[in-house]
Amino acid sequence: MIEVMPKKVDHQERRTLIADALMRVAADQGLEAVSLRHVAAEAGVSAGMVQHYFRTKDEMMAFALAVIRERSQIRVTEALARLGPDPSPRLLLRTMIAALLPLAERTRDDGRVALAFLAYTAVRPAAAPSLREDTVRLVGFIASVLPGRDADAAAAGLLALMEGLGVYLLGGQYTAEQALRALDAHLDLLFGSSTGA
Amino acid sequence: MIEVMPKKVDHQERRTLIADALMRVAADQGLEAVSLRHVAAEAGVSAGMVQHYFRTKDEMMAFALAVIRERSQIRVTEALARLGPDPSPRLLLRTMIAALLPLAERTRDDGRVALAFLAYTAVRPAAAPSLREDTVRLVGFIASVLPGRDADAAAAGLLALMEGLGVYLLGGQYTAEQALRALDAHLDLLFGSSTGA
DNA sequence: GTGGATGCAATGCAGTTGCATTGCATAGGG
DNA sequence: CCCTATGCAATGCAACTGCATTGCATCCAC
Repeated sequence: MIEVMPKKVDHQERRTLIADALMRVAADQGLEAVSLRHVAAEAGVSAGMVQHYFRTKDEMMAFALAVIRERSQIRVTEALARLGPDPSPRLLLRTMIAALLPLAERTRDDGRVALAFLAYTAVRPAAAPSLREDTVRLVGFIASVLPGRDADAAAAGLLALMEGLGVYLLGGQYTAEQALRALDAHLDLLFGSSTGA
Repeated sequence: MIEVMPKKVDHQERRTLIADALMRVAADQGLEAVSLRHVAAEAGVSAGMVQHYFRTKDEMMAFALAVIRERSQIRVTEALARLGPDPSPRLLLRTMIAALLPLAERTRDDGRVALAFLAYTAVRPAAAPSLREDTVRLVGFIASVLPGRDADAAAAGLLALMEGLGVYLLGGQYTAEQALRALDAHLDLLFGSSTGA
C-alpha cells in the first residue's frame, strides 16, 4: 500500500461501526438525538474515539448518509440478482421498488433514517447533490425499461410513487399490503395489463 | 362568553403567532433547531412568554403541527372553491394535489416543515394518529371520484405519488415542471385520456 | 380601594451539546 | 534502542437545552 501505516486497525471498518451506531440511534430516537456521546455509547466506545474517526459531527453525518445510499444500492442489486436472467420489465421494476420500500421490520429502521436525512437535507442542502444524483440515475433507468411514450414523466411518477409509499409506510398510514396493492395497480396502468404481482 | 376572563389578549392568536415563528425557524434550520429561546427570539417575544402559552415544548410542537394540517385543509378548500361548480373529477384532483404540493417558493417552507414533522412522527408516534386520519380521509375522497375498479388502490397510489413528488420537490430532485408533468402523466393513465393539464 | 387572577419578564439550574486539548500507550522504522 | 506517528481515553469548556420559580404589572370584580 501507499501509506506508511504504522497502524493496526482498519480505519474504514471503525467508521462503519460508528455509522451503524449512529443509524441505530437515529432509527429509534430521531436524527436530532444523534450526538457524539450518544453515538459513542451506542457503539460501545468512548466519545473520544468517535472524534478520532470523525473530526466533526457533520463529517460523521455525511459518512452515515453515504453508507445508507450504498446499502440501498446493494439491496437493489441483490434483489435483482435473485431474479433470473432477462426478467420482464414489469417484474424487474416491481422487484427493485419492493427492495427499496420499508416493508419488513428490519428495513423500516433504514427507512426511518433515510426519511430523517431527507428532511435534514431539505434544510441543509450540503449533501443534497448526491441524493439528486441517485434520483436522476434511477429515473433514467426506469425510463429505459418503461413502455409507451413520455417514459421520462412516467418514470418520475413511478419513483415518486415509491417514495410516497415509503413515507406512508413509515408513518403507519399504509400497511405493507396496501402499499403493494397500490404499486401493482400502478404497474397495471403502466403496462396496460391487469395481472396482479 | 363562558369563561371568567379578566384578561385582554387573544390566547389563540398569541399561540398562532408563536407557532408561526416556530415554523419559520423549522423551515430554514430544521426542526432540531427549534427551541424555546430560539422560537421566542424569532417571534420577537421573551422566552418566558412562550412558556406561558405552551407549558411544554411538546405542547408547542403539537400545536404547530395542528396549524400545518389546518392550513393544508384551507389551501385545498380555497383552490377547489376557485374552480367553478361541478369541475371534472380529473381537474378536481389535479387542482387539489397541486394545491398541496410545495410548488411555489412560499409553499416550500410549509412543505419543509411538514416533511420535518413526518420524520419526527415516524420516530415519535405520539402525533401520528392525526396524520393517519388525514390520509384515510384523503384516500377515501380520491377514491370516490376516481373511475375504474379498485379505486382504493388507485387512490392510495395517487396520494403516494403526491407525497413523493412533494418530497422530491423539496429535495430539489424534481423541478416544478417535472413534477407537474409526472402528475399529469399519471392522471392520463387513471382517466384513460392523453390530454395535458 | 383591595384582592385575586392573569400576562409576562427574568433568573436559576441541572443536564447536554460539539469540540479542543491533553495524556498516555503502543508499535514499527531508523 | 529510541522516537515519532498513531489509536484512543479523559477532561475541560463555553454554549445551549427544557423547565421551574419568582417577581412584578395590569385589570376586573367587588
